[in-house]
Order: sequence, then structure tokens, then C-alpha cells
Amino acid sequence: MSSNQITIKDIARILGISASTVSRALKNHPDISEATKKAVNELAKKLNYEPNAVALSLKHSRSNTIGVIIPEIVHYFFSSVISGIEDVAYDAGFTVIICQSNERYDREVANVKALLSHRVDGVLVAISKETHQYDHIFAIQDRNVPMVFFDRVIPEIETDHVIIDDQKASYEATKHLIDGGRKRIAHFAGPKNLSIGIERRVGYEQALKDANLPVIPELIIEADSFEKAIKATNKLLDMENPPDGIFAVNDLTAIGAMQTLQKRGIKIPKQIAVVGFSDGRFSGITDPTLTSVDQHGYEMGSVATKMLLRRLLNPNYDAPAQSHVLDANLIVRGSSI
Amino acid sequence: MSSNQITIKDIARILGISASTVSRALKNHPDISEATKKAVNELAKKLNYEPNAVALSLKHSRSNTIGVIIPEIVHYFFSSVISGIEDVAYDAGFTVIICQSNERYDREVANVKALLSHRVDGVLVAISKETHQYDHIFAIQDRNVPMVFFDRVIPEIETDHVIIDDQKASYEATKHLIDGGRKRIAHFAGPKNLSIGIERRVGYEQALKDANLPVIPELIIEADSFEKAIKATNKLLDMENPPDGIFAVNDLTAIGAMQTLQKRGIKIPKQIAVVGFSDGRFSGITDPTLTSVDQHGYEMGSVATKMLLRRLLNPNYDAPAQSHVLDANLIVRGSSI
DNA sequence: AACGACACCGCAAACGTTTGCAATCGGAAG
DNA sequence: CTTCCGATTGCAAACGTTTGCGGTGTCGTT
Repeated sequence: MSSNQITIKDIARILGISASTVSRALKNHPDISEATKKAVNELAKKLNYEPNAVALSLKHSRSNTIGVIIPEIVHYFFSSVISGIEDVAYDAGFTVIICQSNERYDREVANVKALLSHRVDGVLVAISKETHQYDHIFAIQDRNVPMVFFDRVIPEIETDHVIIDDQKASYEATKHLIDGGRKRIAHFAGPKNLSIGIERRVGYEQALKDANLPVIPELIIEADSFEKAIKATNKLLDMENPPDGIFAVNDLTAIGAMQTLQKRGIKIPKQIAVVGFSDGRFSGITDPTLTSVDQHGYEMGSVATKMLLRRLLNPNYDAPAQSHVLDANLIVRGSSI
Repeated sequence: MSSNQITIKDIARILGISASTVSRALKNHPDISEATKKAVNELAKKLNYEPNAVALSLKHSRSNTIGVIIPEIVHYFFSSVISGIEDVAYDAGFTVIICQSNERYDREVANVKALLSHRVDGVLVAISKETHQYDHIFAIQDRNVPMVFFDRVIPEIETDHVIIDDQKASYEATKHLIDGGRKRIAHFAGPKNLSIGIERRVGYEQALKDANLPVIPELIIEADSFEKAIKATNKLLDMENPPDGIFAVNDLTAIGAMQTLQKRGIKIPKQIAVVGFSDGRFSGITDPTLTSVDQHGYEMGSVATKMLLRRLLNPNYDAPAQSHVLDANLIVRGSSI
């Protein structure tokens, strides 16, 4: 009928010994006789005893749990981050509680509350786009709960964090086009209020400058959706002097560009080369396959978790906040070569 | 320095009253005077008190937590299921612990152990492909922990579950092609040892039969990867009498087919129509856009969670195991019309 | 016979919270 | 001046586990 959870007390009762003896027997404490240990362990196995993690958490004021706050799990990038987090946490004997903010501030605040209430030992967070007030984040710090930011960072808050070098990746993507002989490279840019938008644009411009190519404002178009990319591509093709390469702020826009180019009879990469910035699994299934930046989501998750564990596992580790910058490297495929 | 977690005892000590009074004051118990309530609530707010969920779990033998075991989070389908789970659970005041099996039996067993140890109130599970032994699942039942299967089901085990009607969806996908005037419809089939492979093939064949069309063995090719789809498409085109429609077991193979067709100068859908079966977000960004079956992952997650909550929230609900079959409906796009 | 050494085990407190019950107090009714 | 009642509040036990400390029993040694 009701809950069948076996406890140490049950074992103690059945064996006619005390709970403390059972506890010690299970942990192979030297004070306990071999006979008792044997009896306890056998019964425990027979009854399928599992220690009550809840009681342990309470006893030790340590839950062996880490909390994750993430904008949206359905994005390939974020779900691969979670995968990295899970694997590392799992190996260290930690359980992971995942909360989605759905890019909403109020949900994020509620998530923090829930995690603090559950007394997680540490948290990993990628802040939502909507979040511009940080009291809930300060609440985490006030409680001395170790925290690591990943991907999305709040510059004002000093914490361990791991990000990718968007600027460098964009630089290399652009340089790759330049090295392929392209001289008029367009850029589909992200919104100016998002750091990734800015960083990627800066990398693009720097690569041009370093190659003594002009930065041409008309070739930089804000386009971060599939539909906008189609419009932007048409606009580029209607110019008297169209580009010979396109560096798009993400894969979706790159694909929009490719389709439009093909529809208008442009050969990729012969006439115009295209490079994307990966948010998904699209790059391998386009025709031609799409050259793109690998964002290393899994690695980001695993590195962030390791940074967190470093603080969790030795509490007197109190180095100042560190910034771990991941190299995002270019995967060259058919669309650019 | 060390943990700054505020407890009821702290509040009691500061106010010079007992912990029980604080507890009652916080829950607005009628026995407590307004003055005391006010003082307690004000101090609690000031100190940012959050009830210790761990202690509550122990006290109530109810953790308000549900566990999820899922093969791989990085698949769009599964991550959308999780999204559905999270939203419903969150609204009911439950926390979600997600474990990945990575399609491995041993990980799945470990996941079950972890969840049982954490005394989750219920579990949602999509069994891994590798799992053919069910002792760990029986362990959940032995403990009377409510459980709901989703997507992947073990026929031998009687539990609530929610699946989609693969067969019906395939039937409709095929029928859609037939209604469009196609008479020689090929099928890229999944492996015969997976239920989805079988179900989808059966639906396909049934639709043909119901339309008095012959089931032609040469037109059914086992192809469940991008590369296999390319080969299979070439094989079809090399036949003396090629098909006029292709129903693919998933979107990836459908896209492989589309690319191959286009490469060989076939017009889609004019000469050959293509229909996929959705596992991702590809369908909107192909050219032409891909007609596909929507698997309703989010809905599956939300329905499964609701089934679970029904048992969790009223413990004397003991209806027999139920099977909830979700309609997976066809989204008609450019590749077939 | 007395003592210490040793092996083995149980008691009780603690983690933070809830809750049945008892206790206290002021005052009203008898 | 008792007695009783309502309004407040505190005590203590409980959830499952760990752990310091003390207790018991059996030896061997003097």
C-alpha cells in the first residue's frame, strides 16, 4: 500500500540491533564485528535498501545536488551544455536539478528560490535575456552558495564563468573567407543589444581590417532570423556590386542565405561563399554542407561544472572569480571551399 | 564564511520565541497572535528566509520532486518533452530531477537508484534502447512510487503511459500523398526491431491497401540515416519505373532524399513528393519546406506529467494503468503539395 | 581477585520542520 | 476565592541518518 521505502531502522528492527550499528555496518566501520556486518549487508541487499538521500542532506547540510538555471532546454546548444553538466556531475556523485527560465525574469527568480529552498550545493546559471535586475543572484551569493555563469554573463557580478570567444571565432570565420580569396564579405549581424551580436560583428570587422579590406556599412545587415536572412540576401544580390562571401551570425540565417542564393542561380561557394555560426545540427544536412563555428556546448557544460566542483569539493578554495574562455573553432565544410 | 542559510530556529532565537511558534506564525495558524505573526513575517522577509525543502521532505516523507529518466536530452523531441514536463510540474509546485541514460542500460539502472535514493514522489521514464532487463523498473514499482512511461514503452510492464499513434500518423502521411494523386509511393523504413519502425511501416502499407494500391516490396527500403537515404534515393531513381512519392521514417532521411532528388534534376513536389516524420526543427528551413508529422513532444511531456500528478495528488486514486495515445498530426508544407 | 585492554554495540543528540499536547496567563463566571 | 475558558505559546517527538561517547562483556595479565 503506502510507501515501501526501507530504512536503517527497519533493518535494525528485523535484526534486533540498533540503528547506529546498522549505519556503521553499512559503512564498514571497524568497530562492528564481521558477523554483524555480514548480516546487515545481506539483509540490506535483500530488501533493496537505498540510503535516504534526503535524510543525509539534512544531516550533512550538503545535498550533493547542483542546480542549473537555463533559458530554454529545447535549443541544441543549451541541451548539449546540460549534457556536459550531467556527465561531469554524475561522475562526481552529484545530482542535477534543471530549471528553465524560458527567458523570463519572474521565472528565473522563482527558479532561484526553488534551488535555494532545496539547498543545492552550487548553481550554474545562464541568465535570461529579460533579466536586468540581480537581487535574486545576489541572494545566491549572500548564502555563500558557489555559482558559475556560463554563456550568458553579467559583467557587474564577479563570479566564475565560462564563455566562448565569440569575437575570435568570428574573426577566424571571416579570415577563412578572406583566405579563400573573397574581397567583399557581407555580414548578417545579430541585434546590437546582445553581446554575442556585438562580439561577432567586431571579430568580423577586425578580420577585414587586418587584411586591409574595407569595412563596408552596406554589407552589414541586421538579420537574425530565417526570414530576415532571405530579405537581406535579396537585397545584397540587388546591389550593383554584390558580395562574394557572407558571414552569418547563426546557422539559420546562413541557410536562409544559401536557399535564396540558389533560388537566384548563384553557385555556392563558387560565386558566393557562406559561413554560419552554429546553433544546431543543421550544418551537416544542407547542400552544400555549411561551414560553421562549433560552439562546444558540451565542453562548456563540463568545464563550468568542473569549476563549480572545484569550489564545492574543497571549501577552503577561495581563489578570486575566474573567467574561462573556450575556443570556438571553425568547421570548414562545402559552403565555403 | 560558511553557509548562511537562515532557519526557523534563527528567527526564533532572535525573537526570543520558540521554533514552533515561528513555524505556526509563518503558516498563519489561528493560534498565533497578530503581533507575533507580524514580527515573525517581517523578520523572515528581512532575513530572506526560505523554508528548507530538505527538512520538509524528510518530515513529510514527500519530496515534491519528480524524477525523469530520458535517453538523450540533445534530441529536439526529448528536450521538448522535458519542456512540457517542467512547465506542468512547476505549476503544481514540483521540482524536476532529470537523468540521462545516454541509451545505456547501466546508466539507466544508476539513474533509478539515484532517484529512489532522493525519494522522488514519482518518475517519468522513456526507456533506453539498450534496456532489456527490468529489475530496476520493478524496484520502482516495489516501492509504490508512481511511474509513467512516455514514448518508449515496455509492453510487459503495466503502467500508465503516453505514446503517439505512429501507425495512424504514417497512415495519414501516406494517405496525404495518395490524395495528391501519387500512385507509386516509396517508403524509407526504420529498423525492424524498433516499434516505431514497424508501426510506421504498417501505417504506410495500410493506407496503400485502403486505397487499393499495391504494396511494392522494392519501394520499401530500410534507411534511417542521412547517408542511407541518399543511397536509397539513387536506387529508386535508377529503377525503370521510379516512384512519384516518398514517405520517409524521419526528417533526416526525407532531407537526404530531397537533396538527392534535386541533385538529379527532379522537381519537388511536381515529379516526386516527399513527406517526413519530424524529429527536429528541420522541416521549416528546407527548400521546399518539408511536409512532416508533428510529434507533439511538449504535449507528451505535459500529458505524462498530468497523469503522474493525478496519482501523486490523490493517493487513493488507484485506477488501473492507462494508455494515453496522442494524435500526431501531419503538417503539410511545400514538399508534397 | 582485581585490573586494564579490547571488541563490540547502544544511547542520544543533531540536522530543520511540523504538530499533538500540555502549559501558562489573564480574566470572567460562579 | 475557586474554577473554567480562551488565547497564546512552548515542549517534545518524529522524519532517517550519523557520530561522539559511554556501556557491556570477555579476555589475559598481574
